[in-house]
Amino acid sequence: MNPAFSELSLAEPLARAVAELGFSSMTPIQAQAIPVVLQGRDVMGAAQTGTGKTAAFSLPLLQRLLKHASSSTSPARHPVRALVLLPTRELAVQVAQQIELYAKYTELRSTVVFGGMDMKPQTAELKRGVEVLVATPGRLLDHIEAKNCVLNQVEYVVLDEADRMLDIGFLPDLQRILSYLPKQRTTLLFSATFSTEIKRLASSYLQDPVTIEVARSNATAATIEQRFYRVEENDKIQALKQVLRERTIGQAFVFVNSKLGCARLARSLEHDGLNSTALHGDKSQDERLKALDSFKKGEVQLLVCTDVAARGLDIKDVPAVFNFDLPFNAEDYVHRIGRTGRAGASGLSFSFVCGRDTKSLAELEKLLGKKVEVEPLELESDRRRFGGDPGRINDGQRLWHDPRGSAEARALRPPPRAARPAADPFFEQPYQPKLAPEAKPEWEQQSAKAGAGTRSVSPFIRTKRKVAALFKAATPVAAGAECERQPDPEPVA
DNA sequence: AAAAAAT
Repeated sequence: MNPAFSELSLAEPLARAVAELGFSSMTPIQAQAIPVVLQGRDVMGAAQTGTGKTAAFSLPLLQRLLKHASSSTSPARHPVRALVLLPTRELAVQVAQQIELYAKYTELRSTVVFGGMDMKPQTAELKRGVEVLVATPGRLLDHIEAKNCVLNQVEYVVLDEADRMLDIGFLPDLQRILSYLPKQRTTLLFSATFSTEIKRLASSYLQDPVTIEVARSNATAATIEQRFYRVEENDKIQALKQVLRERTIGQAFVFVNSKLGCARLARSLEHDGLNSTALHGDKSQDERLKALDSFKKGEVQLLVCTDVAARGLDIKDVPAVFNFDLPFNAEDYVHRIGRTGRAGASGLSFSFVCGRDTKSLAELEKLLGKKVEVEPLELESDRRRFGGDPGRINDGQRLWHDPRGSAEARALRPPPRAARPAADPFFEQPYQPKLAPEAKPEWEQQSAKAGAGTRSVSPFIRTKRKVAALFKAATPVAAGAECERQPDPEPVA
């Protein structure tokens, strides 16, 4: 049994908040990290998903801010003393909310800044003065450069999801932010996954760090049952619906690798009457927050999402995670399935493996350090075709449906393309064969010789286009004016 | 083969 929070001799306002939140005994990462952070040491902390890393750094951090008065000589009453950086906006919101709860009975102020929202309210909060600032990198840089906040008094920096913060996409922004901070400070890095390369890189940002590793890093929570199904790319939607029905899954995250795929899947599921919503980076921030909120409240059953939701999001009692696509990075798999099985609860994960996932699967096996058993998944439509029992009823729902749809639906469907009249005669024109290579005009052969990236367009057409562009910019086209159709550009070789 | 983070 781990020690209780009450043994920590936290300052009264913190202890009160902790008691009110019903925290009793610490998790392993909390038991190990909190005393070390209380000593003011740099920390690299690794622990499985859903084991309370946020509290593991927030509580001792707040305790230290309370115990050690600001060394500030600045006239500002509330200089930023602690900075917490996160890789997604939703995660920034979540961590800020948690910190606010812990700091509820203290005088310490905190706020969160992130992109996609109006700068003004954030600026007002910053100007009011905060000791703890939670942020995503891009927007924080905006605020720094607009002089909305001054970070030269920062005593503590936390990189949550540290391996992501240190990866190539974030590193330039991160380095710029760190360049605004005092060299003399405490740095805390936390994540469920640390590759050996990232560990090495990370240690260059730490001074005499204490490494805390609860279980092996990259380990998945033992309470999550992981299944892998061999599914054809085109059968994935059907497979998803089938598993949802057969296992009577309640809420679930459904991870898709691309934003477009995510939007499409969500639309398809909604069309089929499944209660789902999409969360990805092409949505407005309002929509993103709304989608997450409705999932949190349980109004939505399926959160169809990209890796924007892979890390850190703490939503209680989500029973299952689907990897509709197997992630490219094995680390992301660990984070994705970590959305379930949180705080010791049990969880289920289903991953669809198709032909092109061989490489991702091998990466995953390497990271998990074990062979992954991929089971075949018998689809109901096949069962029916091969003489199964198509008439079974489950919760009033048929277990299979005719892939061609109902008779009514078929009648409504447009006839095949060939039977339709041409929508636009232009597209029905006979195919024009391209010039044989030896017949190519001299200019084209030259531009091909000139090297890759040169578009095969004659100098004549190029000039003509420039003039046309200038002309278009200068003269509005009169209504009904006749325009000569410009030839299409040659396809790039 | 992607996503995320600034507009």
